[in-house]
Parts: sequence; structure tokens; C-alpha cells
Amino acid sequence: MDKPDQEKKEPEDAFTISALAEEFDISTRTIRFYEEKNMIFPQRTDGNQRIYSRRDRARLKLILRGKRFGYSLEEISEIIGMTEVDFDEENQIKKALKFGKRRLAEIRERINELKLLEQDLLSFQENIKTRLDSLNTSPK
Amino acid sequence: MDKPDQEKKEPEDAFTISALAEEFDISTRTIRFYEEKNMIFPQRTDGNQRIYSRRDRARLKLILRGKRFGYSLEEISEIIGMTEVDFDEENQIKKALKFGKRRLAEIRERINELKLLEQDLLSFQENIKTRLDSLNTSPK
DNA sequence: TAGACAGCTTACGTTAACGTTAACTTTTGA
DNA sequence: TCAAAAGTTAACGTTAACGTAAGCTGTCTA
Repeated sequence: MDKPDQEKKEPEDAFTISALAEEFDISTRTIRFYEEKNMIFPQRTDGNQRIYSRRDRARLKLILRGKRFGYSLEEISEIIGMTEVDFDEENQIKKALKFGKRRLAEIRERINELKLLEQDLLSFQENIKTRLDSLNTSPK
Repeated sequence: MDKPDQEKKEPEDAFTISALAEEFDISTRTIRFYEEKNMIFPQRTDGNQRIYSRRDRARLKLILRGKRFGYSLEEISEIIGMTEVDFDEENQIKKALKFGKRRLAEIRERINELKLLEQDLLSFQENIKTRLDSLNTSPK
């Protein structure tokens, strides 16, 4: 009863646009829009329909992740564009490295800021709890 | 030579709109816009000019921080609105607590996602370095 | 084999978050 | 004191990131 997974006819590595849309809970329009913006490049079938590889899917995931912490599509393009650099020249590589360091620094800053907000909210919670207690201790 | 700081005539707790704009590197229009959206409520002078208290300033800071991790102004309004709840009723307090818990969970999730991205970028960096090394080890 | 349904392109519509301009008033510094 | 700098309201403009609708084609299934 434990056959290797093989449910549909999809070659395991190809996704339709609607499959991805459902998986990530976005519209097909959104996915096509990202393509318009040259952020993702699916192949086409004979009938001109888009087919997304596992790699395309990963890229889409990255885009959405970027969005979730407030990067604009343009910034995301830069970030993921970085992962596509041609490794022809050493210089290119070094530039990519440097760029990556900046990004890393930014991300760590964001993490720290979020932790700050977390603290803000936590102390606020404490504040509320105290008030609640005093309400119950000395009612009316 | 170490007199207590006292440079201008500002009562140490009042800020002009342009002072805040400069401090946070945003436009005065932006600050007024937040007021339009009922996110901040400065007092007025006799001449009808806005004066911002230390508290207003903190709030502005919060708004901007929220923006930096991708919250919309509306979401930010909810978050900071929470810190303004009237503590009239126990029920209100409990609601605020619950709401805060959700927000905290969200924020922690964001932190985790960011750490994920950090890892992605880090391993990518390693990848690049390796390539760079092999370039230098076996040149041409 | 005919619907029904998924997908495609094109194009116009919408909303959030300000930018910009105009026309006017208040504040400030030499 | 008086002109420049800073502030005010009102209104229209702009851009990113999609939503929506139309008109057509390709694909699946009973």
C-alpha cells in the first residue's frame, strides 16, 4: 500500500498555473504579472500554455516570501536576480558576494527590528495583564 | 562646559513637522497623510501649526517601523490602535490580550521566515565562495 | 464530439500611499 | 519690520501591484 507516489500524469516536475495559484493562494493573474515583470520564465506547451518547473516554483516561493517582509517587486527582482549571476568573470562573482553581504546585513537588521517590536508588544501584554489582575483583585 | 542641553526654545517635548520629517527622512506630506488617516493626532499652535509631542513622535516611529516589515497602513492602524484601547471593561481587556497574542505569533513567524531567508542567502554565499576558490586554484 | 472548463492576450479599472502644485498664512531672523 | 522660510488646506497627479472583463483558443470528459 505504499507505492511510490505517482498520482496524476504530471511528470512530477511540471506545474500548471492554476496548481501554483492554488498552492500559494494567489491568483493566476498575479503569476502572469510576475512574468510580465520578468521575474519568472515558464516554458510553454505546444498549445501555448505555461508550464512551471520545480525551479520556477521555488522562485515563485522566493518572490512571495520577499513580499511578506515588505520588499517591493523591484527589490525582490534584485535579490533573486543576484542568484542568477553568470559566473563568467571573477569580478562578477566578487560583486555578487558584496551585494549578498549587504542583503544579509539588511535582513539581520530587520530581524532585530522585529525582535524590538516583539518586546514592545510583550511589555504591553504585561501591562494589560496587570490591569486585569487589579480589576479582579479589587472588583467594583 | 557641560551645561544641560538646551539649544533652542523647544520645550524639549515639542517637535515641528519638518523636524520630524528630517529626523525620520520622510516628507512633511507623509506625516500629514498619516494624520489624515487618523494614525497620529498632533496639537495645534495659536497660528494653527502642528506641534508633535514626544508621544506623537514615538507613534510615528512605530508606524515607520511597521512599514519596514511590510505592514499596510491599515494593518499598522490595527496594531497601534490596540495600544490605545480603553480599559473600561474587562471584556475589552481580554480582547486586547487575545489580539496581542495573534500579533505576537505573526511577528514570530516573520522572524522565523527571515531567518530562513538568511540561511538561503548564506548557503548561496558559500556556493559563490567555493566557485571563487576553484577559480583561483585552477586558473585559466 | 460538444460542452465545460482552463488558459491566453489585451486592455482598462482600482487602491494604497504618497508627490506636486497652487494659493494663502505664520513664524523667524537680519 | 519685512522678506524669506516654514506651515496650512485643497485638489489633482502618479506609481506599484494587481483585479476584472472581453474575446478567443486549447484541453478534458461524459
